[in-house]
Amino acid sequence: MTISCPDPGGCAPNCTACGLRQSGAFTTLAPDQLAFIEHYRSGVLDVPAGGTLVHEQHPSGTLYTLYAGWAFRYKSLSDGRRQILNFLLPGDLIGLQQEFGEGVAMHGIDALTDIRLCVFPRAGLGTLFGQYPDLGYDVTWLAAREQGMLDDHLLTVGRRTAAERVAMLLMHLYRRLDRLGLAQDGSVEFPLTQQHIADALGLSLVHTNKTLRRLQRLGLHELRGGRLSLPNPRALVRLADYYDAPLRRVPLL
Amino acid sequence: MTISCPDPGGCAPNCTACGLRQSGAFTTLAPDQLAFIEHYRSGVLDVPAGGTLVHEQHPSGTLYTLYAGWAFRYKSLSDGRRQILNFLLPGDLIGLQQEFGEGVAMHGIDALTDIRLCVFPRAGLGTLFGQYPDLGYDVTWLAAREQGMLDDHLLTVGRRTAAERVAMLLMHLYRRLDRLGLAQDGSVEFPLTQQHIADALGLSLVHTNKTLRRLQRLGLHELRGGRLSLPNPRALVRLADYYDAPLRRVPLL
DNA sequence: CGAAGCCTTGAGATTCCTCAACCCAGGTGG
DNA sequence: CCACCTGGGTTGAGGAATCTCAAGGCTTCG
Repeated sequence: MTISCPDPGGCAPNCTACGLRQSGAFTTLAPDQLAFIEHYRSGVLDVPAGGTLVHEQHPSGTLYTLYAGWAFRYKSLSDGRRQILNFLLPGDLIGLQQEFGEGVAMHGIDALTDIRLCVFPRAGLGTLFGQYPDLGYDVTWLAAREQGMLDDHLLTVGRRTAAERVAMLLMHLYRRLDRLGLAQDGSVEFPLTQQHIADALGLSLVHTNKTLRRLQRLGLHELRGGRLSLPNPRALVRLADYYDAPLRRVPLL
Repeated sequence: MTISCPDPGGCAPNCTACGLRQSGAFTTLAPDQLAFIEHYRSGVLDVPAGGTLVHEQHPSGTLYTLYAGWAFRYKSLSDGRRQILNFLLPGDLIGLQQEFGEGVAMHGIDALTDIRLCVFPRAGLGTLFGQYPDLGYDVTWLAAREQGMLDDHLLTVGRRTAAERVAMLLMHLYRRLDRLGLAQDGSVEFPLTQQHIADALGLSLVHTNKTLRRLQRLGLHELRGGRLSLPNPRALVRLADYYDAPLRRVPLL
């Protein structure tokens, strides 16, 4: 992990010029709010693919906004069984997921690709709530939104069959990526291994593989060269009994 | 559902005298904060056991604090499969669980026992964040805490065996109730039917029954007359690989 | 007394898991 | 250049966990 900014284009000196913020997926902020956020941000952090951002059971007193790349949040049992809780994509706020202020993280966060994050010290959060209540509200809104995604995921893992779970996950990720403008020619980058998919869906690796192949043979998805495309999204939606509110602009810290 | 206050003792005229708040499970607030909350509260709502507080897919523009009784949050698939997302106990803040402000609830909430709630119109939330940033922070903290519980639950449903899931749920609920001072002589009220347990744990009713009986025969729990006792909590904790931070005082709106 | 809701149990079917191979591509060191 | 290793992905076979179907019991309530 390094705190640096090798790529000036990807790590603008001010949040006004933030590449993410201009993507159209996020709400716009008043200039003074932007200025505050820029001042609040204490730095930029890079974590290489496969690296760990937050260790399970270790102290973590920091908030991050994921600027680029994929990560995932997980919990494990002591015998090694692992459950992926959710996937983190650009724009996601990281660090609201537990009784914060405690210091002990109840989950781990690993980078799936090389990632870059904006770092916000937890100590400044009080100031944020005090001076910029609208931003405080946004933070709460983001927490509630993430909870909504967890709700969906819980329904998936608890009540959907293996095929439905896979369909759900593929649709869900595709939609989020598309919303961020990360879809090109009907396909998106897809850095997950089948083990990740299995751990996210509460399935074994082998069964995940077989389910994936089956859906592929049915023409419901194509997964090649680290890219995913969904030739028949309608069928996937039907299979998964997928329902989701239309995606909307979202606050960005 | 009625908006009334038949029981003056249970529904104090001011929040200072709130029975819940005095239980020792909650953080204390400054007098002006209390006064604001009391003013913000628009009324009291009773829902009988089995009633629905929030309909899946219906608009809901209200926040509640559960004052007394049990409720649960759930989502369903169109063929009727249901997943219980979490159980709501006195002190829990209700209504942060989705992209709020949207109006459409993505989950349902049913009362498990007769319940009483304090009602807070969503419109006042901006004022709360603006004038009492500490309360805004508390709201966010509560959202994060609930998310932590969802994380645990997801691990349970995704990666634990049936017996481990049951052990986990019983321990979890017992601890929360005990923290609220609702345990008497080593037992707590337990209004769940086996169908609720099954729907919470992602199991079938039949398998839930068999698992429950097995654990009972092993002396891990007793469930009679609507009360639950755990004669051997250690064994339950070991079985479930249960780990949880010690329960602490929690904000109360 | 009948009906409804919940709990219980058995039997057989199904899904999903574990174990065990094997393949393929990419990287590394001799 | 090649032998080897590693990290994925793929497949088959057998076993375990869980599900569905079916039936019956108990209690409560009208």
